[in-house]
Amino acid sequence: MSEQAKQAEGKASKDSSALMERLGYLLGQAHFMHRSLADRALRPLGLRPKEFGALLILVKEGPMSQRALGERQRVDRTTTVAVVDELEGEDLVQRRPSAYDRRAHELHVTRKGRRVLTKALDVALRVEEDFLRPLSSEERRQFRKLLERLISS
Amino acid sequence: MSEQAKQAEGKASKDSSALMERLGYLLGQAHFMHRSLADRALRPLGLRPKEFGALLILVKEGPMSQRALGERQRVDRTTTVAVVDELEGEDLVQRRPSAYDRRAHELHVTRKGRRVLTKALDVALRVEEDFLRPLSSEERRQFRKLLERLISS
DNA sequence: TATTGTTATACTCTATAACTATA
DNA sequence: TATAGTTATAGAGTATAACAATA
Repeated sequence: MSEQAKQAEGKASKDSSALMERLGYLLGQAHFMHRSLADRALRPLGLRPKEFGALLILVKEGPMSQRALGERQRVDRTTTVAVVDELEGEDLVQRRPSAYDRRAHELHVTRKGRRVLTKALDVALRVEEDFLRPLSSEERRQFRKLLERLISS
Repeated sequence: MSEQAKQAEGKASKDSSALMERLGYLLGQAHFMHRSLADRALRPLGLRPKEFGALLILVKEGPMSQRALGERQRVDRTTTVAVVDELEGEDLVQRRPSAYDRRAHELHVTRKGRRVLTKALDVALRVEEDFLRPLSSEERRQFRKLLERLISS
């Protein structure tokens, strides 16, 4: 078992104060902890985080090309191929020929895809709540707002 | 160039609101952005983030075994071997036989290591400031405090 | 010429397994 | 038996390069 996995289960020793003062460490640990929870919670649904994100974007924003999806997720187009392969393999998404550009595929979420996303979204929201538990409601809102501003600027 | 690298340079399209509401995405992007800045800033000093962290811990907390260092950093002992190999190869850290346990090494930071750390710490602080620029001083303190509570609990 | 999607390949990071030498 | 460190190896994740079809 990895050291980080141990810590995610609360078996870790106390944090080093030297590192606790470094923003990179704080961000890295927070990201790792949340992703560990999310990975475990989404696995029963057969979704990895990137696949969950892709499904979410396609449902919320409608059909789009792989290129467009990749831009939304900020991943390379070769990564998008793998993500879409997975989703199509589980019949959550279909590649359809684009009417406007015969090079491109239009990605459509299947009915099964929508059902799975509904469950996954539910799971994801519980994970977020779980992760944010140490904070009050007001602090949670604040934390999200600060994060959004940091990554939007 | 990767999509995330583009966005780190401000060339990205607007964020997807569907993802901006997901905590995992916010944490992942924040972590990635900060690490990109830190990687680039520390590279001229020949340090990767993990090596910087190791040096920092050893200087602030004194000599310790590789096992102890690994626990502090929350990485596997095989990862620690690689980190220490790097640091020793650049003469920033020395492995010395432990007086108490002949299996173990005691890790000592060299004079050069201290000099490099001083510079690296300076660089790291500037990166943090740069990353946190969108927030006011009070908000920066708040953000750190919230992060610390999230990962300490 | 440039772009969409694809494949093959490579790179980074980190872990697991097996080992040596101690404890 | 268990632990510190090491090596060899493997896996996840994601990128680069080269290519076919199309713009």
